[in-house]
Amino acid sequence: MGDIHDFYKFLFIKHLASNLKVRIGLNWFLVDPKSISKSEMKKNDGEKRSYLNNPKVTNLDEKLSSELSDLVKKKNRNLKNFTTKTHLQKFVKFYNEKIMRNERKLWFENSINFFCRNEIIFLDPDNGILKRPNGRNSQKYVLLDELKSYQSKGKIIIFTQFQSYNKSFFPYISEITNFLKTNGLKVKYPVLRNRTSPNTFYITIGQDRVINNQRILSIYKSYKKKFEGMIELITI
DNA sequence: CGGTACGTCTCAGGCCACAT
DNA sequence: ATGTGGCCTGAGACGTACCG
Repeated sequence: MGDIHDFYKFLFIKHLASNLKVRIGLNWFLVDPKSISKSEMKKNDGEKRSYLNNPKVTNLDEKLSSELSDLVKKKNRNLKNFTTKTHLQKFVKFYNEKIMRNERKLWFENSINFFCRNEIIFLDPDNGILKRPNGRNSQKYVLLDELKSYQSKGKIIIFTQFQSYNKSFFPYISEITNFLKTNGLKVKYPVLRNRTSPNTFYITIGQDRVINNQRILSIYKSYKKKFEGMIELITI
């Protein structure tokens, strides 16, 4: 953890949380690499850290940068330690439970209880939404049923999606949002595009609360404005 | 796909020695 | 004093490899 995508993610959550004056729930879909495959263990995730030497990036948020810089040392990469000490505590409620292969349902139910007081939940599955259910490697995806379940509990859900490696972003994102809509999910916000490499997208599943929605929309717009060039809003 | 990292190339500017 | 050519330097353009 602590790579460029985490930086972007926290930047966004912090902006949203501080403008709304709420804490946002973060479910990071922690997976034990051992439980997937041997090749998974060798992948050495999260080593894209050279951004920490780039003042253009780090100047965007000094505090965040310096905290993430501490994680360059591997021995400091202790999740519980990080989440209890970080200044992000004020903005984020961290759900640090790992997904165990046979206990996904339980893990998910626990997350609902854990976030009972948080209206907004940010989901960070490695691979985005799983469009073909019952695939072998669902651990790294968010499942349609989970989104539905959060939505029915009145939550606003924001989840991450990586770019496609062979389609350009607009048709790709349209496809995904259509898929969500046809499955009864309310996609009524623009999709946030983070122009890192690879691009990541934040897709929001909303509710029908009009006043709240307008507020959030205007925060999205101010976010884009604040980080001009790095962030785009895609309206489908 | 859409970005980063990194090497190579080009060209303008600064500097200076030297000639006019 | 003023002009000329040589040389170094650094910013920016460009190409390639690489990555999730």
